[in-house]
Amino acid sequence: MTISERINKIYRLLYKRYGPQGWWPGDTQLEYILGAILTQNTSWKNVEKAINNLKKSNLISIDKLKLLTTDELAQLIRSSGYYNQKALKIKNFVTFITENYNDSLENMFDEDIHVLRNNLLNIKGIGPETADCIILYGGNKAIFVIDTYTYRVLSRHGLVPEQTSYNEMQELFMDSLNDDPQIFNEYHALLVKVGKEHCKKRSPICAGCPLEKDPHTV
DNA sequence: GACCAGGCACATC
DNA sequence: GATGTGCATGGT
Repeated sequence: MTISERINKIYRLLYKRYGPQGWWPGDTQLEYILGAILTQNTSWKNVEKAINNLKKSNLISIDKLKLLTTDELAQLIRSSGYYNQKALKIKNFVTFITENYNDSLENMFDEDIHVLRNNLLNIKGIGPETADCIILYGGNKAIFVIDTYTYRVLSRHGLVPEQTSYNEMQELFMDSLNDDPQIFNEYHALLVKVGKEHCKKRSPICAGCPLEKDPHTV
């Protein structure tokens, strides 16, 4: 079986086992984007509280976020951890969209996907995973998101060497799968799901993992 | 109390 | 280019 066939087979196994994951949680494009920043190295539970705080005060809008000071924003998102840094990151994003896209998410997502990705990566605080989450979940455009679970699950099952780079990993998925944002969305979510259940940091043993049996044939 | 969570920037070698 | 560190709350 080729590596691409294995990538496709793993998707089918995970989908069969876990079903649709309903990602990305949220109601609006801007909410997805804020979630993408807030969830950096942070559990979604802690992010939800921060987003709910913003929602309660009706602040999920570019205009409202512009009016907040960084310190005010930081206090509202406290529960998500790294709150001073994340407040700056959100402010940086708001400045970015004001200066480049006239405050319009629609304008931003009309941009060529590769140009947009590069532009996002130039914002201080937006790295490859966050940029790709913004494009995939916020813009519903076909780019594959790699995260810590993707590395762990694939390397532990012997599909890639541990030192594989983000871009290499992303190419592997994108070369193997149909160019479909819905599949990319679901696959990323499924990898997080199986990672949380069976591929934790401290437990190299994959008991009960749907990919457990004969890892070299999955 | 230690460890971990849907990363990233920056310093140093 | 690899490796180490700060950022920080909340759950197990």
